[in-house]
Amino acid sequence: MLDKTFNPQDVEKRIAAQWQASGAFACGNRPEAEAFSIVIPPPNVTGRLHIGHALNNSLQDILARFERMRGKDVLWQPGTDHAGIATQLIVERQLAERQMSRIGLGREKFLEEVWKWKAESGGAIVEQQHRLGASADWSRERFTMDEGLSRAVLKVFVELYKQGLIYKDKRLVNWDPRLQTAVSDLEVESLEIKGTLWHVKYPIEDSDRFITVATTRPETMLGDTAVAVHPDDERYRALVGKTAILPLTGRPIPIIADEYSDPEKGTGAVKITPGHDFNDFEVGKRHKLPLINIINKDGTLNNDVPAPYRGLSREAARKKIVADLEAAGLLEKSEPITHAVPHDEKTKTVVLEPFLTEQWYLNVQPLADKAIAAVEKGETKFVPENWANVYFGWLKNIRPWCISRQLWWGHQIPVWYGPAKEYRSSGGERASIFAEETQDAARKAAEDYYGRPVEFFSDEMEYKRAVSPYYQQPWPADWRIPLLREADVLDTWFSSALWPFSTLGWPDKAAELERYYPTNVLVTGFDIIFFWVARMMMMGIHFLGQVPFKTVLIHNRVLDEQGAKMSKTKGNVVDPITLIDEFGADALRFTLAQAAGQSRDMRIGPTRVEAGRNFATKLWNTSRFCEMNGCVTVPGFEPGRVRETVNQWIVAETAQAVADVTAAIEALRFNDAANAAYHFVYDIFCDWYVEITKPIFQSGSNAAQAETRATTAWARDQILKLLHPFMPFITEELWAATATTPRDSLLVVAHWPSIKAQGAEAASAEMHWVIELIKGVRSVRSEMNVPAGAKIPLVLTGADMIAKERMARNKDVIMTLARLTQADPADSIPKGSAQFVLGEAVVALPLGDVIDFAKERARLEKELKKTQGEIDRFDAKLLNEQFVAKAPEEVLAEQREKRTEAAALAARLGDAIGRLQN
RNA sequence: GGGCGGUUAGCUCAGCGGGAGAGCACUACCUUGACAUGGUAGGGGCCAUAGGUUCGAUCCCUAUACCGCCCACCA
Repeated sequence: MLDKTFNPQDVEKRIAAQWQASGAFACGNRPEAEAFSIVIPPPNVTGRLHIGHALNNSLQDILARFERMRGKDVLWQPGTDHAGIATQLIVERQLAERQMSRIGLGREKFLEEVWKWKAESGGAIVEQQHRLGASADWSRERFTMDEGLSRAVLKVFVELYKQGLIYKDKRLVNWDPRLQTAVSDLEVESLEIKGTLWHVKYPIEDSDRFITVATTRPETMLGDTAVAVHPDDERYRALVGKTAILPLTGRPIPIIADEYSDPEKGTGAVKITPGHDFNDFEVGKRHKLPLINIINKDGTLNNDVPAPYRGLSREAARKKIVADLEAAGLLEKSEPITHAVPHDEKTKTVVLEPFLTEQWYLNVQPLADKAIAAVEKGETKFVPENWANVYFGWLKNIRPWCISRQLWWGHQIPVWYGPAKEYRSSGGERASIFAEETQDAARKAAEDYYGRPVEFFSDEMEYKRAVSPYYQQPWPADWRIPLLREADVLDTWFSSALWPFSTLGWPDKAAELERYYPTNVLVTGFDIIFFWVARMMMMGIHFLGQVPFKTVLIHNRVLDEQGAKMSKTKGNVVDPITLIDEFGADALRFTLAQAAGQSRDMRIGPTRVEAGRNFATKLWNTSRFCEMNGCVTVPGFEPGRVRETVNQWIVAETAQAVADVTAAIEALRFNDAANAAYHFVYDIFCDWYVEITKPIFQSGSNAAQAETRATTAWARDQILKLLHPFMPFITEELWAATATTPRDSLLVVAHWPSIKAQGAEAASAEMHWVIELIKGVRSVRSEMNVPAGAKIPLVLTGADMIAKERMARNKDVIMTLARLTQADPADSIPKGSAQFVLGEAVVALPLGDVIDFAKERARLEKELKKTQGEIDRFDAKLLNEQFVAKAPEEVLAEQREKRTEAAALAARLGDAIGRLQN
């Protein structure tokens, strides 16, 4: 006997263990079946599951379970990402708490610490995915820094390098002065900041005049190498070609004409700081201006600025410079301004600095072209389609991708540097580059190149010591050429971009690659279309010659119940595990699926999940009802052969529900699928079928009871199957608990239903009639304030044979559900009856003294008025010549039919009101 | 500045050319032998505004307003 309520906590763990033990999630055990594959967007290995993950994983799991039940060989590939910056940051913070530092430890020891942290916390998010019920093939779990995946990364890097697509370049990058690493354009977030616009007067050489520039960053003026004005700007025309004296430094800088200068902005004259501004960098290139770098890697001012400012932070320098300018009388004015300032996208606190460094770049242009073409040709489809525009928009304006990071945690770039082969050449100590997948390969390449043995160095200082004595000199005969390993690591997204094939065994010729690539669906959020989706497309096409996935499903973004973006700082993060603890994983999953509509966002919070929990309870209890009435699955039951009308009807309804849910999941419309299942279970099975079968179980014939028991059990089984992708735990539990003999298999590998129901039209019509009758009686009872416990008589008048037969056949049901003392046909309507119209017939409820005539008249008149309004509307249409002439035939016929029905209803209502007066 | 979404019941959202829907909330009644994490019956909407297309517009088009997001933008 089932417990009175479902206790998720007790059940979930046990069921999860059963699934694991059964091996049901493993791919490859259906070699003859069609393959279906999904790769999970790998979460940060040391992170925690948030509600967005829960949605993302739930949708993937629905697909995986659905296709598995449909007999496919499903691979849902799980794994985690090393998340370079985020993880390194956490470990550095932990070290700081122990009064230690990354630099103090050194690279090797520090990485040991990170691996330790990964081991400690790395299981958590996977454990949370298990809590959710994710049916991924956990035996194939991967990590972006696994041996195999790392090999893929190295191979991709080396190939792209040898193809000339990866190169080193010295240009401005977005620099994070706290982490002291470059970040890519995508990792920059512009935030509106209240600042000040200072107008600074630059004296003009050999004159007593000034040119005034406006700036929000006065500290960068120490790196100015020009002042630019627009060539057409009359105000400044005379000054072009003259020289300004940069205040505080006394350095002369030219006044140049460049169209970059916008006469509308600021004063129309703009200071040019090529070393610290992207636009100025371009201006500097055009005018061959010198470039002065004035800051250190940590953001403090360097020794190329006047002594008083050296070592100051950017903020302190700004203050001091403003004060000094003011003291010198060179500050014309200052005004408050709100302007966009680049911040690092992760913490949103650190102001990024355009900074001149040498970095590794990937020229993605040729890859992007192919990625664009693939979507244009439909090889990959976005769902909803409009997200393709976002994808195109970015790829069509793509810029080289800065792939190097000055971090330690990540894939160290497989490049070794050596000294110039011609020692007299002035190439410095890192003149030769060997990009190879392994150190051995690098050794070989270098030894071939130099014709000498080499020696590896990982520390730059040691390397320099080894190499520096031999600049500009012949190398000693026994000298081993020092090779220095590139210290930088790759952007985390570089390895993520390979995920769809690196997890399948590439670069080896793996059978999995053959079978599961391209994957079927990528399920992800729109926030990583650029970061991840586009890059996977590029890498997949480039290295495999095929797109990595056929469909990209972009799902909603999850907001809190107030519609606010969730963030740790706001403290409005909804923890999915808390929701699972409170309401159960099934409740959360079902709620997420129901909310996964076509809009861009969804709002999720406890109240919605509570509704999901209530649905689980309903499912549990209706199963309990089945159990209490001895409804046990009958082997070989044939739904097409049931004889009882109500059973024929529920078979047809079940078939409809199966068709609806199936079509919706296929179309990736999860909300439609969940709602179709919900509607069938709640509004059809529980509300009507179960209620209608109660009288049968009490007083039906043996044959009817037996058939109804079998049909009920069958329908319940179909429900469990239909709901299993959404609510796997409770359905699996019920699947076992409702069986008296062991099931053939776990529900997770049961066959998805496919039902052919034909010839049930008559049964369906009859049941709809019965339901309408019962609803009609209930409605009248309620409006007439008939006590819920009181039983009343019913007579059916004006009914045709069909209606009379319907009532006779379903008398028990009608009397029970409508709480009647009798339900019989009659020739006339008894006095003192409340009435309502049902099809051709009038249903009368002789309430005698109970009836409130005024109330009954009001009720009928309201109904009549409503009907009359409808008739008027139909008439307006049908009398409109244009409508009659132009509307399609079927619409016309439909409107006429509806008008006739309404008129008939009105006539009967009129009669009923007339009789009331007697 | 460029682009993309949204505006439908108190709230959250479906619907997207032929009579306005769901869940939650609300009201009334009901401890009826599956279920109060429940049942029954209800109330509640000029489908943002203004034009247009159409026999017919919540739905298509064009503007407007408001809300939100993305990209570009540090004078």
